[in-house]
Amino acid sequence: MKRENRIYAEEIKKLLIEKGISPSYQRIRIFDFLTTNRIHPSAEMLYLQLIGEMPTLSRTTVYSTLNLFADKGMLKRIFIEGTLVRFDIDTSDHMHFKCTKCGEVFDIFKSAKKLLPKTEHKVINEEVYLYGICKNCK
Amino acid sequence: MKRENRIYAEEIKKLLIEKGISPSYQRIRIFDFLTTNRIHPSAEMLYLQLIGEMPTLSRTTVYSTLNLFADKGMLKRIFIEGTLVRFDIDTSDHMHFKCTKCGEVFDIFKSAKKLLPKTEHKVINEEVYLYGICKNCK
DNA sequence: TACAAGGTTGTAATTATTACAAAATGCAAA
DNA sequence: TTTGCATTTTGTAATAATTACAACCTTGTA
Ligand SMILES: [Mn+2]
Ligand SMILES: [Mn+2]
Ligand SMILES: [Zn+2]
Ligand SMILES: [Zn+2]
Repeated sequence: MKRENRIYAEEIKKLLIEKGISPSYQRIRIFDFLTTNRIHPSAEMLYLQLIGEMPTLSRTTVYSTLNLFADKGMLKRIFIEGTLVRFDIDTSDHMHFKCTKCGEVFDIFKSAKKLLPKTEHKVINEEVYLYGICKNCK
Repeated sequence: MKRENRIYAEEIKKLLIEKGISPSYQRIRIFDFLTTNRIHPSAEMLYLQLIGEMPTLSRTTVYSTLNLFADKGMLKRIFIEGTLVRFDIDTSDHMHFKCTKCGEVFDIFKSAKKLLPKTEHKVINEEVYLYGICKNCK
């Protein structure tokens, strides 16, 4: 496990460098969390998870790292909560479902692009949010 | 115009009473604005529009009225801005398009319901947001 | 006229996020 | 090695949208 992690960290390091991002410890750990835990976390959720193992981590680092990744196209911002921003490591076209009972966010891997109608406007980006009761809660 | 307005106000009054809402002057004016100007305003946008003609209006009244209307099912909250809440007097199923150039929000009157896929979850509510360049800006 | 219920107002508090400057870190030249 | 510089991290302060709250107004009724 430890060895695996170290190898994995090397891969993340390579990937960050490719994107022109210097691979600091904090950035690697944040990226690692996002790939390992596909929970579409907010900055605060991520901070609370990591602070246990990284006692000096600051919220500012989490926010700035997430924004950096998003601006480099490595993350997607999703707004399924209404106001608060959550982040998705999977930048492919897909929809999201949020259970209003347990709060969990699920991926729905169907491209909305093909389903949605043509309009007189030029559509560049599409976001589809579904709400209801998840398979576990019903 | 003046006479029309007065008649119109009476209709709004009736409608509010039907919904169990006492038809105060502020509530009538806010409802009037929402039906007359279909711009999906935020609380702040609405406040700035009305404060000119209603100098004593407070933001708190705007927020609480919009929330009251929304909770009674007379308005829909829409989150096309990411961070800030906008309100839609049209509670029917339809999608929204936001122009990233001029900022205007357009309705797209196609029911998403029929287009979107079935899932293993029970979907109760659906929101579709499209972003791009509007017909006026391109 | 007096009272009670509900509505409005202004201010303070809260929440999520960004701005900013000081401290820490990493790296490369001397 | 040390020194110096650029970058990153950190903590705190500022901002923006929204909600909480208490005092003040209105309105309808006895
Ligand atoms: Mn996703
Ligand atoms: Mn609409
Ligand atoms: Zn659930
Ligand atoms: Zn436009």
